[in-house]
Order: sequence, then C-alpha cells, then structure tokens
Amino acid sequence: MTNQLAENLAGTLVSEEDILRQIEKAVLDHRLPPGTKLKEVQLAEIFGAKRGTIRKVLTRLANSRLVVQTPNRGASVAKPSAEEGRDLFAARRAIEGAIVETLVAKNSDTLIRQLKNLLEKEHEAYQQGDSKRALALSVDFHRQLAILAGNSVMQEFLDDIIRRTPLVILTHIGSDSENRCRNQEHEEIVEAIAKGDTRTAVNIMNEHLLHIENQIGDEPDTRQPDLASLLLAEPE
Amino acid sequence: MTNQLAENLAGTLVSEEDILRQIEKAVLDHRLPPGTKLKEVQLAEIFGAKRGTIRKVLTRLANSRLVVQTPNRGASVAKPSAEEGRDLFAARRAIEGAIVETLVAKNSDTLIRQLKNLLEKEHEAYQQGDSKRALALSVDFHRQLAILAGNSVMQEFLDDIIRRTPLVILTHIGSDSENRCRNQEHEEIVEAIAKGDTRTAVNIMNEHLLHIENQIGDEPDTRQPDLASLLLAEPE
DNA sequence: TTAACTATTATTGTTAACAATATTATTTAT
DNA sequence: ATAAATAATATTGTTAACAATAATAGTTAA
Repeated sequence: MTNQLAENLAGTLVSEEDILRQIEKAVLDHRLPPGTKLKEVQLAEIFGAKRGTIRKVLTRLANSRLVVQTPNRGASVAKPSAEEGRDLFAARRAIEGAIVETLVAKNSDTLIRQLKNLLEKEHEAYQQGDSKRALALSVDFHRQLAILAGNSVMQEFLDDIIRRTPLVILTHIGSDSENRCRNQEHEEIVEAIAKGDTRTAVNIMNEHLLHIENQIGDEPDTRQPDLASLLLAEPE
Repeated sequence: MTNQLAENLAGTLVSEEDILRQIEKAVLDHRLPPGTKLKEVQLAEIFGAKRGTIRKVLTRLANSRLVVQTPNRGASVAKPSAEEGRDLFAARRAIEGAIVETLVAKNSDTLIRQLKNLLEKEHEAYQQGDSKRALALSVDFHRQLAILAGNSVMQEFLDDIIRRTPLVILTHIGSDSENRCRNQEHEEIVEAIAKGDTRTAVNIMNEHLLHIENQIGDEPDTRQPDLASLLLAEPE
C-alpha cells in the first residue's frame, strides 16, 4: 500500500508497482512462457525486494489472470485455454463495440482531431520501420478510444482484456503470426466515426477483432460437462 | 491462499472467503454505509481472525471497488460517484446485450426450458410475498443468463458489476426506491429469446437496465478536466 | 479562547522468524 | 533394478514483534 522501495541487482530502486509492471512486461514479451514457475525468493532476489512484496505482486497478477496460484504450490504464468481466449475476444467485441458507439454519439471536431492524431503517429512509426513502436501505438489506439469515450468502467475492463490478450495469442496463435492490428482498419474506424455511421464503425471494429480471434485454433475439448446448466433444467 | 480457519465471537469457524463474503453482504445490505472506516484490528476481533487475513480481505474488496484503500489511512466502504454509477450501467448494458445476443444464437429447447424455469421460481417467490427471495432470484436471473451464455469472461465482468451495483443504488437512488427488476420484463426477454428475435431481446434488456440507470441523480460536477484528452490534441 | 507545539495513543505497514507443506534425494527391502 | 519408506531440502504460509505514520489529547504561550 505504501511506497516501499527496494534496490535490485543493478542498484535501481523499485517499488511494488515497478515489479508488477516488469513481470507483466516479461510475460507479455514472452520472456516468461506460460507455465513458468514464479518462485518467491528467487523473484525477491532478482528485484531486491522482500518476499512479502513479491507475494502481493503475485496475488495481484493472479487477480488479473496473468498468473495462476495453487495453494502450497505457488504461482506460475497462466496458460489460458483456447476457450478462454475466444471468450476474451467475444467480451472485447462487446466492450469495444459499445466504446465505438459512444464515440459516434460524442462526435465533435475536437474528438475527430484527437483520433486522427493517433492515426498519424501510428502511421509515422510504421513508415519509419519502427515496428516495436508501431505495435505499441497500435495497442494504445484501442486504449485511447476507451479513454476518449470517457467510461471508466469500460476502460478498466478493456485494460484487463488487453493485459490478458498476449498470453492467449502466444499460447494459441504464435507470436509472429498476423496478430497485430492493421493500421488500415483503424483508419476506417475513425472515418466511420467521423461520418457518424455507427453501424459501419461497430462492424469494422468487430471484423478487426475477429481477424485475430479467428486464428485461435480449436483444441481437444477437455471441458467438463456444464453441471450448472444441466442441473438447472431439473425441477426442484 | 491456504484455507486458514479462525473462530469468531459466536464460536463459528470462518475462512478468508467467509469473511470476504460477510463483509460484502454487510455492505450490500447497507449495514455498512458508504464511507464507513474498516479498521483492521476491529474486524480481526469481530471475525476472530488474524490481522493479516483481514488485510488480504480488504485488498480483495478494494480490487473489486467495494472498498477504498488510502496509504497509511486504511480502508473504508466505497462511495461511488454518480458518474461511476452511470458508467457501470452503460458497461452493464454492453455486456448483458452481448449475453442476450449469444443466448439467441444458442437457442435450443433445453435453453428455453431452463430460462422459463428461472422465471417460474421468481414468479413463485413473488406470489408468496417472499420479497427477499424474489429480489435475490431476480439478481440471480441476470447471473444465470451469463452462465447459460457460457462466456466465462463476460460472467466475471457481470459478477463484478453486480457486486458494485448496490453501492451505486444506495448512494444515488436510495434503497427502497423502484430499483428492483420487474419480473414482467424478464419474461419479455425470455420470450424474445425464444422467438429468436435478437433485436427485441437486446432492446428490452437495455430498457430494463435503463429504468434503474435513469434514476441516478445528477450530482454537482466536481470532476477534474480530462487532462489526457486535452493533451492528446496537441502536436508533439 | 485560539493557535502552535508536544506528548500520547491508535492504526497501518514491514519484517524476520517460525510452521506447514511439498519436492527431491537417499535408503532400504523385495 | 524397482518400489516403498524415510530423511533432507526447498518452498510456501502464518504470525507476532517492531517500525512508521496518523489521529488525538494535552500543554503552553500569545
């Protein structure tokens, strides 16, 4: 809760937040593949932090489903199922669809200017061949839409989804696949918003997300039958 | 993480989960009004738990926005703003809309039977004048839709929203207002799903939620200007 | 009295030692 | 050898003591 600083191997000061972010980043850059055990003392040494701090970080990571905790057996990087991946994208379509709708409703010159500004930066990075920055900006485009829409709850949810997405892509699509957003489609979305064409804007956003979603392979279905819905059908 | 049991004042054994649920319930039944300080030792004594356990519970409650933590000043019951309330409901419409769409797509005899079964139970409780049970079942109706739709992520999100909703209602509408779901509308939703009429089903769900949402009063706007969007408009 | 300062108490935050459990290595018996 | 049993180690989970901070009460000076 308080800002407890510690010193890592390189002599840099790190807070709980820093550690969280660094592990998150390492997971997302897949330097830590799904399933990797995350041992408390080991992490504590690496970050020059106390075990308690690491413990809190791991719990937070587990809350956002990036890590799985098992009693007495510690934490490891999550391995989301293909089904979870599909669910995640379906939820994302719902949220981003609503965000786009809100933006169309809000339509103003300022808003459009802001959106075009984002596109330009993306385009620029892409032109300069700075693919790392282009990718980051491309993810950020979606986040900015949420911010501009001004709904804090949708923002939270989208952030949550965006954090979880790379693990799904990594586990079920592969890293260098055609997983990155096409800048072209971002432009089309903004264009539709500018025109006030809700339907088109939402449709393009949906397709945009489905391009990635559809690459999630089917996996051998090891699901347990859905007891809840089976039982619910029965009379009391 | 492990199931550490403790003994409360009544001599009952309680786990971290139990404590979480009890505080949640107390908040939602508004026995703990928004703003109430939640002191660690006090809670520890009440539940016969160790301070560490309480601490974990408070952090979890803060994660789901039911509680606010301030460094060195502890935790207190959250007081969501009217804006947060509206955002919550807007997000809820997006999620529940998508859930209803999924259900229409899934349309099967079994599904409809399950849904009607839920309606019947609600109706029954209502007829018997058991308003407490009727309210619980009415909330549960929404949760069951999510379960039957089979999207675990939307389920998570909806659960989160449902947990947060009562605090909004309490703070900005008042407890005994017309805040409860109308069973009638639940029936109409199921009917539209059965008919395969996506548009109608989603519309009714939206209106259903807007009935409550629209009761959220406007409040004196103490918001800070949105720096992020202001700054974004400027060239680099 | 009021305000500024100080001392006291209450409350939260951190840590290191300990306990409990799981994992691995070693021994023993077949 | 193989398997079962046991011992050694590694890892996670818990706790109680301590530190740091905030809130309160009390004191003094104008």
